[in-house]
Amino acid sequence: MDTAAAKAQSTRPAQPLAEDVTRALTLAIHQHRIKPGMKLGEDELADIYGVSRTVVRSALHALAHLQLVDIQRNRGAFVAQPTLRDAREVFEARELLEPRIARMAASKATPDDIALLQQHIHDEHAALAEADHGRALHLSGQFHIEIARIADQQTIAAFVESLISRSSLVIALYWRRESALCEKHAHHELVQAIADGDGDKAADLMRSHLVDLHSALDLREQEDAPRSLKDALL
Amino acid sequence: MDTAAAKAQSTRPAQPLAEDVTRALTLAIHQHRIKPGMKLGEDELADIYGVSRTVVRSALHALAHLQLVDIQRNRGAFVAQPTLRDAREVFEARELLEPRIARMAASKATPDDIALLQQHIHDEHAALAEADHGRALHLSGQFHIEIARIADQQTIAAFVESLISRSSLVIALYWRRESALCEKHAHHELVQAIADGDGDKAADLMRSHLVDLHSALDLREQEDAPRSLKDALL
DNA sequence: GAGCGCAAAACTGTATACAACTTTGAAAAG
DNA sequence: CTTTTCAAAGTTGTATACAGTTTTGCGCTC
Repeated sequence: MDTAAAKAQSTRPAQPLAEDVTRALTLAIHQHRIKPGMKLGEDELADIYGVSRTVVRSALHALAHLQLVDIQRNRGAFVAQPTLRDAREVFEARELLEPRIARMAASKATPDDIALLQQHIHDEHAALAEADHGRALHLSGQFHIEIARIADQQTIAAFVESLISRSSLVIALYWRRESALCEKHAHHELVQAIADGDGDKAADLMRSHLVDLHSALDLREQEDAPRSLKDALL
Repeated sequence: MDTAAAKAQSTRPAQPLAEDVTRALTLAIHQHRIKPGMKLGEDELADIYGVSRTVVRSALHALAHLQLVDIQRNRGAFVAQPTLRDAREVFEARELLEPRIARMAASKATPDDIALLQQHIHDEHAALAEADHGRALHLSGQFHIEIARIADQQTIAAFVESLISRSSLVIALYWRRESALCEKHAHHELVQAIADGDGDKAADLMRSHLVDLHSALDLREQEDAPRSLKDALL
């Protein structure tokens, strides 16, 4: 039933391992199939994926380091709930890093890279057409990660990947329903600038794209998603 | 015999655990007590710290995520050996992030913060006076981390912390003996700018400090530390 | 004597077992 | 009826045991 479990049991006898669980959980979080605050019990996950708790623990710790889950000692693992402050910091950091990454990508992109980006956009539109918002959101993030890969700056790219993962949680918590989903043109224009090798334009487009995303969040104080029940009911 | 083992057995019966091993190993790497490329056997570390391999594995995976160690499947864990490219990227990223952090720190630092920074500088000089270069290097990194903490930007601060950790490995591999150790005035001037609330000056000083560090490395092609023996002997 | 191959040793990856802590529910005291 | 205490159940933290892979070293062949 589950993709990772099926893959582990069918196509590949038993070799790969724990990072499959990490990927499966990451994908589920990115696609909002499991929501912030949800408890991730070790036994439960071990049963679901058909592995031992050892493997699950390894995966959960990996996700904790990416700040996708929050592990509390002797309490367990929960899908992370970024605070308002976290949300602001994540987007501030993205606005600092990603325009520079876009500029670098514009100077290094090959025709194959451009084709890959366009394929991403196509897949994203297809997912939206099927109203599969979870998948569309995930692909949208992957688009940004792909640009970081093209920029060929592994170190900064790793940071960007971490930020985009957390952005998924931020969007799950603070997205304004009133605002439309990402305007579809933004990514397309960005690819065009990168294809043209216009670094300045790519950086500007990336910056404004992120500002648009940022402003589509509701980051006012006192949200409807209190950090803990204590905060809400005291 | 070992600090962590002694601590676990004496002051605290048995509670905290695994992240103590992580800290002990991190410190040892920062202080160049264990060098890039060194094998970190699980059984060996388990014996040294008096814990089980489970705990050691958890610590090694945590360090792997910080890119301080390199884990190869079925081969084991080794202290990471950043490539020339990694070294360049780490310092480029620091030159991007830290000046901004310094500017923020200048606008938020309290008198207590300033005192703490001055204490750090004092400890660093003391370590240098004792010719304890490992400890001096570690404290020098902690100084930068402390500034990130003062800037009160957790997200970027976490990135900076990761970069500084890796810088320690870069320095171990690529430091030019000819160049003097960090000029002692750099940190002091920086603290003064932060104390004065002069963000522009703090950012400039941080930038030039990092450029100095960067230029004290020997990042020419073909180093004396080949990535693998194959590369060296073929 | 040099080179190939196989087997044993060593180590890592995974699973299971046990211990410690947290939570929860009920029973007893006020 | 409310509150407190305590015990049992459930969950996580750690240790140990087993399986699979890599490495090493000896012996055999040429």
